[in-house]
Amino acid sequence: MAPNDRVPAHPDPRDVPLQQVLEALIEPARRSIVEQLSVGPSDIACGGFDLAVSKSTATHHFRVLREAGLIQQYYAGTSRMNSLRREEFDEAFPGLLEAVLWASEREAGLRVPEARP
Amino acid sequence: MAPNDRVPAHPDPRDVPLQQVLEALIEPARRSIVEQLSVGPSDIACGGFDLAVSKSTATHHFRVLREAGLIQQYYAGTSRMNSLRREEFDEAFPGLLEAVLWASEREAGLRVPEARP
DNA sequence: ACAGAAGTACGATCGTGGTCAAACTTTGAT
DNA sequence: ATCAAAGTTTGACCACGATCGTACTTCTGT
Repeated sequence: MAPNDRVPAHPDPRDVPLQQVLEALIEPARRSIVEQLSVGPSDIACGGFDLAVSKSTATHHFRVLREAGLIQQYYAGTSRMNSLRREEFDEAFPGLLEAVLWASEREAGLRVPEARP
Repeated sequence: MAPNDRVPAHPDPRDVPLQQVLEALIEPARRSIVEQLSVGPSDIACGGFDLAVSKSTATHHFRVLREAGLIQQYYAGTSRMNSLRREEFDEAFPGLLEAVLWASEREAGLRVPEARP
């Protein structure tokens, strides 16, 4: 059978403007999604995230992240699975995700995540 | 004589939330200011920037950057000088400015600014 | 075949932020 | 003293994005 075409095409992160990436990362709920993907299991269903928004809003956030080249989505049954496109994104925006995640973790824990020269 | 107190206090970048930093960097005009400061002379008057906005809007942008801990401001006559707080900011948000400036330069020139491992 | 689960699509609302013009302040020069 | 330059402040406007509810679609069990 043909691959499930319910999920639109994923752009190459190299083709995504910096502006769009920042707009994706500036929303706290979306940043939380990226953080959860970076520390938890590599594939998480939309419903498996800890988010304080409605389903329709969550759908919106996942789409913004996908179109920014940050996450990969595919269906498993009725569930839509999400994973971080870490390597591809890092090639297009070196250091950006690491810097954001580091700052985020520092803020969350009120401590320095790990020594940085 | 007492130091010119026309310029409000500058926050320590360590005390600025990541959210506020991203909000400062997401606006293209503000990012342009940071870019111009990162490549040009270290101190530039408000009027010395290449910006396509009115003076009052520019004032707004400079304030947002200052309150995000990104720039330092002081008066020289009627001119308000601006400089990038590179070291202090980098300590608080390691790699963030570099990543943003790198991506910005790559986009502007449609080429890779410099090799990155 | 049907019901429920998991998301999506579509409008509508609402807050926030970028923008400008106008009036004001401070400084330096004439 | 006065004037112009350089910013600031204030108030208003406006566009866009986050949010939600409702209706709809697609898949899995039973």
